[in-house]
This record gives sequence, C-alpha cells and structure tokens, in this order.
Amino acid sequence: MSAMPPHPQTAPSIEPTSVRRGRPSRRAQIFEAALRLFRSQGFHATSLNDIGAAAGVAGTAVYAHFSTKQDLLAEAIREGARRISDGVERALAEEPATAAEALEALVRAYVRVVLDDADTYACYVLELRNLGEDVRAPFVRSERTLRLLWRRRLQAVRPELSEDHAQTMVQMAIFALVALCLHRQRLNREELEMMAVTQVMATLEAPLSLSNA
Amino acid sequence: MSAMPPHPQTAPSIEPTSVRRGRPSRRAQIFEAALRLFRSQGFHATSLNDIGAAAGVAGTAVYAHFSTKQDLLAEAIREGARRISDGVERALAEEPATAAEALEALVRAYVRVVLDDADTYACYVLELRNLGEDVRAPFVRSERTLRLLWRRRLQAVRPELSEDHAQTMVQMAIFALVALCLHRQRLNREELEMMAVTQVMATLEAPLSLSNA
DNA sequence: CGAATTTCTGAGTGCTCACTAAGTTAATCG
DNA sequence: CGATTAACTTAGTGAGCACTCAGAAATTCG
Repeated sequence: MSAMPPHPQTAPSIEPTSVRRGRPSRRAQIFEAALRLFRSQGFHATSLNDIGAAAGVAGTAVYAHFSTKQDLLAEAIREGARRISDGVERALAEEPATAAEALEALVRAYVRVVLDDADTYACYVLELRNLGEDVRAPFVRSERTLRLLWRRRLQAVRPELSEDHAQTMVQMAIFALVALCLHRQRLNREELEMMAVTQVMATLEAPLSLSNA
Repeated sequence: MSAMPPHPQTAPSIEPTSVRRGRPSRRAQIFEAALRLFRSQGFHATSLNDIGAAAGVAGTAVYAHFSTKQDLLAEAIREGARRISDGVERALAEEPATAAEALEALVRAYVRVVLDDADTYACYVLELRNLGEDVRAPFVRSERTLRLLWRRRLQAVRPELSEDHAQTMVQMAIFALVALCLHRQRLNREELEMMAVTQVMATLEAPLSLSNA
C-alpha cells in the first residue's frame, strides 16, 4: 500500500552553506558537536556554549548557522528520520522472496542506521520529546507509519500474533537497538551488525509461550 | 561469588515522614508526581512548579519534603536501584536447577520490576546521567555489578560466547525491556510478563549467525 | 588590493528556574 | 483549648541560559 512515510519536511539537508576549502564546514562541525552532546548529556543539559566550545567557536557563533537551539535539534531529528527513511526505502526495494526475508531486510536497515549514525539515531529516538509540539507532530506521524510497516511484516511471518502483541514486540525490538547507539560497544562493526540482526530476528520469531525445561 | 551489589546508599526509603490519616502522604504524592513527570518529560524539562502542581501544592512546598531537585531524582533512582536489587536478590535465592533457568529467573526479576514500577525504572535507566558525578558513581558501580551477573549467567548457558558478545547481548536485552516502561502497552500485565520474558530469553539464546533461508 | 559579505566575538538583555525567607494556615498534643 | 510544630504560600533573589546586537576578523570576489 503506502510506499513510504513522507519526509516530515523537505530538509535543507546538512549543507546549504558555502562549502569552505575542503574539510568539514563550520556548520557541519557545530552540527556534529551538537549531536554528540545531545546524545551524551541530553538536549536540555547541553548549552549553546557547550556546543560552541566543542566546535571550537564561541557559543553565539552557532547563530550564524542555526536560527535557534531547537532548530538545531529539529535538524538533527530530521536527519535521523531521513536516514531511517532512506534505509527502509532501500529495504523495500529489495523485493525479498519470503516474509521472513522481508522482515530481516527491515531489521538490517535499522541496524545499519543505528551503527553508522549512532548519535543521530540516539537523538531521533530519545530527544524527540524535546521538540515543540508543532515541529514534533510530523515526526511522530512518520514514526507511526514505520512501526506499522514493522508490524505488518512481522504479522506476515507470524499471522497468529494479535495486533497488540505484534506492536509490543516491535517496540521491544527497536529499543533493543537503541542500546547499541548509547554506549559504544567493543565489538567491531561487522560483528555488531551480524549479531544485532540475529538477536532481533530471534526476538521477533520466538514463540509466545516458554518452551524450555 | 559476590552475593549482591550493595545498595549505593542506605536509603531512608520512601516514608520517613509522618503518615497522615490513611491515604498517601504529601511526600509520597510529590514523589510519585515527580517520577511520572521525570519519565514523561525528562528531568530538566520538569520544573519544581510542574511537580508541585501535579501533586496539588505550590512548587516551593516540595522543599518541605526534599532538600533539592537533584535529591528528588536521587531518591527516585535510589528507589529504582533498590527494587532491581531486591528482585535480583529474590531471583538469586531461587537456586534453579539449570543454567537456563537461572538466566530466566534473572530476566523475570527485571521484567517484573519494569512492569510494576515503570516510572521508577525509566528514571533509573534514562535519568541517571542527570545526577551529579558524586551521587551517580555508586549507582554506576552497582549497575556494573548487575550486568556482570547477567553476563555470567548468560555465559553459563552459552560458554561459547566471548565477553564482548555477551556484554552487548545483555545490553540489548535490558534495553528491550525499557521499551515496556516508556510507552504504556495495551496488553494486560500477565500477557506482558510472559511475552517479555519469552522474547528476551529468545534473544539471549539465539545462535550468533543467521540460520534462515 | 579594496569592497562586499560572511563568520565570529564579547558585551549585553530578559526570562526562567532552583532555591530562600518570612509569614500564614493546618495539624498535633499536652 | 492553647501552644508547639509541621506544612504550605507568596514574594523575592541570584544564577544560568537562550538569544540580540554592534563591531571586529576573516573570507570572497571584482
């Protein structure tokens, strides 16, 4: 049915400003510093001076590139949404043979975003509530659409699941991935991706009742 | 070996104040309101006026029961640590027959805390970083001890796992549970406990490499 | 090089918020 | 009931913060 949740806003993407001679522009430096701080300390515990200092400028220099602190967060979250959306879109294009493979493609798409853009994804998940209602709403909607996609693919594999069960399982699965972008893991990228996909798939495919000794 | 991580501080527990005629004391009302707000908005986004209002008093009335806003959070987290600790202690006392049962007892202990004290546990996990270094340190230590316990019990079931793999799996498992205390689920308590234990056990017992089609 | 524009700085400004102080209401108890 | 104490309120206070502004560097470009 629905192809993809639309991007909440057609983002100016990360680089509307002049790209200086080579290396990362100030804007990008500030943006990444902010992401890092938002993830490690949280939005409200991070001041503009903190961000400026981490990017090597005075706090007020941020205003040359972003209109407001919330705008900085909004752009971070927009970026997170974009990456998830892109990843999922690619997963949707795969046309897998079985329902299980379809689900796995989705899981893998998420895992890759989480591992490759840990700061971004952490903000996307944990700091969304700090956006003003108006800015937040479209992201919440697109999140809902994504979770619906997860649920459908899960229910395709396991038709016996109720909506509520599937919903809860999806939430647990997605949150298990959040663990990977909060504290850095000691495993290398390859191992992590493999393992994360496997673990999450195991969660989703587990029978509902205990079957052990 | 080590029986249990010691409670970071011998807490005054929730009720040192006079218990008024029946019903919850003001202190408890304030404490619960704070927990609820800390979970839903985060520590820094919650003002003392918010807390007071939610408890039916003026913001400054909080100071009659708690010395500082941080102290309120500290007590919330202390309570979370205490409940986890108690639950785990009870799980340790079970003397299960197999390693898998031992692991499951641990998982179940966590699930019960998460489901029964959602607000408390959410604060414990997500707001710990907002405590000052000095207050935070003992909690971080006891957390480390608990994760070590998880890892040992997991490795008892699956000796082939490396430390790093086991560590990451434990983090994912624990975080999957956090999903349950953030947004309220529509399933009833019974179903949730059953399902959560099953899902987490499935994660932990899944083979490391993909085995599907 | 010189002018135009962007980037950055440091000194503000006003607001919010944690916390204090002083006085009032409510509860406890002899 | 009257006195003592705890609980609460209203009105502050000071600090920190997001954000503004005017000018200084730095960069771009003719």
